[in-house]
Amino acid sequence: MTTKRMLVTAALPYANGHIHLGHLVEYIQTDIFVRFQKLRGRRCIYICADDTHGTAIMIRARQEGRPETELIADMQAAHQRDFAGFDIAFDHYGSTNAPENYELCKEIWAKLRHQGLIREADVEQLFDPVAGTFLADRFVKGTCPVCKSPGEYGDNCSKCGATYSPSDLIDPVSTLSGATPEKRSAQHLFVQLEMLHPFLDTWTQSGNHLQDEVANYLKGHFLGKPLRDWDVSRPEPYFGFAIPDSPGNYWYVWFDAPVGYIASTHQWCKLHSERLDDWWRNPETEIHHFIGKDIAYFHTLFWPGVLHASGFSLPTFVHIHGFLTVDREKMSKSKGTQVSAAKYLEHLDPSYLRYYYASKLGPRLDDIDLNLAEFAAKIDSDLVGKVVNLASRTARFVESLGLAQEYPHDGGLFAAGAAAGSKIAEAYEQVDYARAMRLIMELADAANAYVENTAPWTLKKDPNQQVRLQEVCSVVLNLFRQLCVYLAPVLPRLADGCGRLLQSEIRSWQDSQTPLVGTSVSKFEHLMQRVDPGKVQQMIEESKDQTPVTVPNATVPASVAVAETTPAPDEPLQLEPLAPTCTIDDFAKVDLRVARVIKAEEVPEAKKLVKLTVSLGGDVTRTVFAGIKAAYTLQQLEGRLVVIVANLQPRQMKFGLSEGMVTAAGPGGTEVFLLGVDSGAKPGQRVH
RNA sequence: GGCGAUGUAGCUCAGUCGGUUAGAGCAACGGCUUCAUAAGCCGUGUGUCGGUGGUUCGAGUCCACUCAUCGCUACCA
Repeated sequence: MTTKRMLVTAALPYANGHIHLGHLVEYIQTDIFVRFQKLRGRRCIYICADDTHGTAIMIRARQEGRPETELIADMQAAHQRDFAGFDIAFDHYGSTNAPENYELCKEIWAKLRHQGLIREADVEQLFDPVAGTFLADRFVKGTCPVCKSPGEYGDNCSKCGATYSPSDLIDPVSTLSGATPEKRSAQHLFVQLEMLHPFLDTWTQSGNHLQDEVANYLKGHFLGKPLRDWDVSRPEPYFGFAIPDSPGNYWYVWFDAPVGYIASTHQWCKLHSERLDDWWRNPETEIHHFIGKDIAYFHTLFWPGVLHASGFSLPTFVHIHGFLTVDREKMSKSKGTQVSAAKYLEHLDPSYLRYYYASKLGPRLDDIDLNLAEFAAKIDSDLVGKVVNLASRTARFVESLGLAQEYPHDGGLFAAGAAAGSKIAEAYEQVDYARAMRLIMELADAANAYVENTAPWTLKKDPNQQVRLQEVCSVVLNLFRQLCVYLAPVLPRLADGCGRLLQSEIRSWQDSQTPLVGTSVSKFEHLMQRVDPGKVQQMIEESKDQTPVTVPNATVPASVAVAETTPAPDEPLQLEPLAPTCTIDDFAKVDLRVARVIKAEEVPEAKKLVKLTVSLGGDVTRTVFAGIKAAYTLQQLEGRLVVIVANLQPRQMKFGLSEGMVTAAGPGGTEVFLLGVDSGAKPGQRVH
């Protein structure tokens, strides 16, 4: 049973950064899905837009000294250029900062109000008096209130994992201005998601709208208890839409972003004389969202809740994919593996990446790995060596003859390939592109074996075999064309090239079911080049440290900015910027003492902690818990001198009272480096 | 810390409802071929299916525990 219409979206890229290879997993995956549906004759549109609102955009525009609208316009142009370069063919690409979006937000908001889903409450939040804005978690840094690790963000601690609110941080600092934030209270508006709980239970757990593991995740983690209210407003200043019935408040970017799916569709409708209701309020329309697993919560709970409450259609399916790693590691700017779309296109053919991703993408949430060696090998072997080679080794023989008038006997090869079409289509339909590619390559193998067995190069030499030569080449070129049809959703350029070669455009999946006869054959030209490993290398090299992380704005004391060269983004100074200037008196408040570790004990239940008993000389001892379990053995610790913060307020921890802090450098985990003192120092001596 | 996953050949991955001797591609090795972009064809696999224990006539598959790896973590569980 197929519906009349199909609406497909990919997540809206945020206007604060450029598209990179990680983003492209999603846009390519979605594009393949849409192209497949269209090839199959479905009425299908691919809708996307730039996500433009929020504090980050406001701050960045301020730093760049220009209006937000200018910033987001530039970024949108860049995004659309990148997508076009990868043959990602949106039917419409809009922006969340559009009048259509504002109107829809108002409409949805009114419905939520009307149903009593909105409540108001005061929220105490940190406010940056210099930048004049409230501070989101990520814009506050300070010392973790639990483990006392410095330089942690306002939401949770990367060292001990504790979660807290920004106002719990010790000595919080605004990363925008370096100022000390103050607490301010402001009215916020909340969606009472719990009221939609019964609906969400049903929608997520039945009807097959989600991958199983996603449904399980939601059930196990969110749906087993009351759903939290969702804070959907932000006080001014904010770059976004003002909430009509709540002066001084704006919709949080995450409120209006998904509405952008509808708004962008609306824009498309206006351009094509279509009715929005046919696409968003009609059971004859399927809606498919493609997203990454990081934003699963919004698309599987909040968004369906909002759609339900405001009378729009619910997604037929939310397809969630994993992340991209490069050579098994998280993309890294310093290693050059965070490659921008634009940089890739300077060096390599977009078809390579489309095919490589297709060959790795399955229907599940697994992360996919871009293995650079495999990347080249796969393209060379599958596409150049197997598929394109079919044309390459036969087309020249029939340039003057064209294809046979009648499709010759081929031992059932074409028919078998045609029959495989339904399995391939099924794999595409299930977003199991990896399986589809495997099935297609099996056909390519069979076709190459046919070339081997019929040996057209031998036939060519025998004047009596010219008819047979034409027959054999007609078979091979038809098998090649069949493969191109199956690959067309992934490789539109190859399909076009095939159309030019055989002088018959590939328009439909059905083209795979009937052989082509009697057409002439164009002069053969290479349809795809082998991967030049040098270019891959060059792309990686040029991606290293391309964009230094934006340094906090100009209100940072000048002394901070004296470094001659900007440190690489992964370098320590960049990861943890210098704290604001403190006075000698400030420093004197911290009493650092030399201490000797007299006992180091295992804390079996603790993952990171070691219990240390340290001597400050004489019989003064302190018990200190230190998060260095992964970096030091007990033997290494016992007897050595360390530097401790001796006047730190004692902290009750899970395993006992910690009466100080051992000083160390490094990011944590196994990379912790205790401070030592040169020999001669005595326990109890103060560090000045 | 919480949660979600993953672990099968050198690499990337299939493996349905538990059912013979666990598969494919790539890589490697041997042979053939020379039309083709150093492409193609044929052949070659002694894998503690991460580990331990359990259920079963039978476990890669189900259960428990465990180790390792990865990811997510909202104004936050």
